[in-house]
Formats: sequence, structure tokens, C-alpha cells
Amino acid sequence: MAGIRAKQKEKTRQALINAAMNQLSAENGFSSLSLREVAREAGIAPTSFYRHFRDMDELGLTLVDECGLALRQLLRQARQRIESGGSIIRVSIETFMQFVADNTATFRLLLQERSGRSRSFRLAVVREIDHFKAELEDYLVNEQSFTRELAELQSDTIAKIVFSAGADCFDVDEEEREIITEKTIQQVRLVARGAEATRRLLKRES
Amino acid sequence: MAGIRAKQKEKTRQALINAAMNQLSAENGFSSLSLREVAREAGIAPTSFYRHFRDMDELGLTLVDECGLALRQLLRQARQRIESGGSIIRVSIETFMQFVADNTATFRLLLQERSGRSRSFRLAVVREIDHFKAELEDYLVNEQSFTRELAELQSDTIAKIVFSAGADCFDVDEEEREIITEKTIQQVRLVARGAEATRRLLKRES
DNA sequence: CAAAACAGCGTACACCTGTTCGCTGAATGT
DNA sequence: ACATTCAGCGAACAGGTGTACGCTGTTTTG
Repeated sequence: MAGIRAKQKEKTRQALINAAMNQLSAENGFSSLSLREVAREAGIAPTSFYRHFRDMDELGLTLVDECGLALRQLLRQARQRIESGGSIIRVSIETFMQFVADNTATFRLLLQERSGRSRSFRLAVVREIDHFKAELEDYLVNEQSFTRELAELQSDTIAKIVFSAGADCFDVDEEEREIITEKTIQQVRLVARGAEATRRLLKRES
Repeated sequence: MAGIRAKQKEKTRQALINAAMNQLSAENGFSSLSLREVAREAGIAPTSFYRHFRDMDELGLTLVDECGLALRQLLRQARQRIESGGSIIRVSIETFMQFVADNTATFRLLLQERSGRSRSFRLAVVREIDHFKAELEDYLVNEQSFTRELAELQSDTIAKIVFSAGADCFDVDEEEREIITEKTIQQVRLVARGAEATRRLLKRES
């Protein structure tokens, strides 16, 4: 009843996922890693792979999903930390950058497959980024009283900045990462100021 | 004396480059395309490939270089169109977007390999993006009288926005591309306004 | 307790890969 | 005119790839 069988299956499924992440963290793009090697690192026969995933692509999509999920959870935690005092911009970006540092392999997959490979891959990545934008947009409307339109423009801009900054962190050491983090904070503030100025501009016109 | 031999060599070298670009425009990432297939499409024997490139990587780096070079030339042309009247932001971004539409394959390579594969690849891509930033930065300092510091922050931000927007154009039709272009223009204006506000803020402090 | 389900294995197959090696014939240099 | 250079070729090799098939031994179900 405990499902000792299902439990074991889940375990090797995770082993496959971990194996794929490890191989990814090297220098190989996802498309250039092979079913056999992943299976080998997971400690199972190549043919057993098919008991868990139809394809390598199906595994890849799972990775993308998991990465996005983890990121969202983390940012939701950060949101709580903000409510008990702290700059929204600083806390969010520091959290984000820490996430990238901890999950370099999968985040790299995210960005890499964003502009490559199969359509389904790209759609999955876009979906994750859209989640990020939507949450930010809602915040700007509800807490900062921006128009929906201006909030949309702003959140899209910030998402572009932040995800690009994430990509800049891949090769660098911790010291450089902090520099990038500070720069990103300044850039997001630049956008926030621009949005504020635009809001005032629009008010004056009406 | 005409170099009929060298001319033929250059011709098949271009054939190889074109073949690689074609295969790239499909759905395969660069890392997943093979020397043999590229040679086949170029119409030469696999072994003859080595007369032109040591590696597939060497071919890839050539592609990155060519893409960056073409982009820079195009933007320099755009610069001249601006001097004879026209919004700097609008003309630049429309030019950029047109470039992406015309060179989707190589631009995709640029962005894809930006966060993947070998170190040398990434450095080459970063170098191209840095060119873009540097030219923009100089413009902001010389023509708009920004501080070097604020110009650097601004150009870096704009580069992130514009290159991300380029990536968004990959799958879409022309209609959607125009929408993205307009959005990008607004976003860059947002940043420009933010920078302007920041400049005034700093002046007041001193 | 017997029967069914099923995760994992090993073998086998056809195919594609990068790269070595020695050859050819035409363009070049002298 | 002869010797040299050298882009391109074909054959061959060792190794990797995805996947089909049928077999196990254990867990689950009835």
C-alpha cells in the first residue's frame, strides 16, 4: 500500500533528472547530450530510460518546468520578506541572482532553449517568463497604482533586464556577481524612474 | 595571377558558411549540427572540410564574426539616415529589427551561443554585443552630454532590451514583429526618460 | 496463494559521426 | 618545360547513437 514500487520509480526518475542537470552544467548544450550518457550517469540501462520519458525532449521539458517552478516559489518567499520591510527591488533582484547562482545549469537551459530548438521548448520557456512578468505586473498595478498598460510595459522591460543579467552571471565568480547585481538594481531603478516620469507626463496631458 | 585557384577556394568556403546557416535556420542548435551534413549541403566531401576549417567550432566563430560585422555596418548606415533627420531611437530600432528578420539564423546563433557551449564562443558573442554598447555609449556622451557613468548604465540597459526583443522576433510573422518593434521603442524611451530624470536628480543634489 | 503488472536488463541492429591516409589532377612557380 | 603546391576525393576505421525485442524478478492485485 505504501507504493514501494512507485517510490523506487520516482527515485530513478529523479536520478535521470539529476544526471541530465549534471551533464548540462558542463559545457554541452542540451541538444548535444545523449540519452545513453544520461542513462549511464543515472546508473540504469539505456533502454530503461523509456520507462520514464518518451524522449530526451520530454525530459528537457520537465527540467524547464521544474526550473520555473522553483524560481516562482523562491520569489514568492522573497515577497514575504519584503512585506516585513526591505526594498522591493533590491530584495527581488538579490533573490533572483542567488537563484541563478544556485541553479546555473537549469537556468542556462532556460535561456538557451528560449531561442532555439523545438517550438514546444520555446513555448514552455516563454510560459515561465510570462509567469514572472504577470506577478510583477500585478504588483505594480495593485501596490503602486500604475495603469495596467504602463505596468505591462514596465514589467516586460524589467523582465528583459533581469533575465539578461542572469545570463551574465554564468561564468563569473561571486565577486563579479555582486557587481552585476548592483548594476541590475540601478538599471531597474532607472526603468522605475522612467515609468514614474511617464505617469506624471500622462497625468499632465489629461 | 588572377588567383583562379584562390578564388575557387573562397567560393567553396562561402558554400560551407551558407550551408551551415541553412542548417541552422531549421530547428537545430549549432552544437547539434554535424560536419558531414554541412559538407554534404555544401557539395563537397566530408574530408575536404578540413581544407577550410580546423573544426566545426572554427566555422561557428566565423559565423558569429560575420553576423556582428553585418550588424555594425547596418547600424552605421542607419546613423547616417538619422543625421538627415529622424528619431534616433526609432530609426535605430527599426533597423535592428529588420536585421534580425533578414538574418534570423545567424542572430539566433548569436543569442543561443551567448549562454552556452565553449568559452571562446561566449567571448566572441560578448565582444559583438560590447561593440554595440560602446557605439551607443559614445553617442550618449558626445551628442546628449550624459556623464560617462550614466551613459554606460543606459547603453547597457538598452542593449539588454533590444537584444531580448530581437529574440522575441524569431517565430513571429511580420505583423507581430511590428508590434514588438513599437513596444521596444516605448521601452527604450522609458529608459531614456529614466536616465533624464536621474540626471536632473543628480544635478539638484550637487 | 496464483496471476498480472511492470521497472530494469542485455543483446542486437542499422545508422551516423569525426578523422586518418594516400591518391589525383589542375593551378601555380621557376 | 618541369617541379611543386594543394583543393578535393574515396575508402576505411573505431566509436557513438537511438531504439526494438524478449527476458527477468519483484511487487501488486484479485
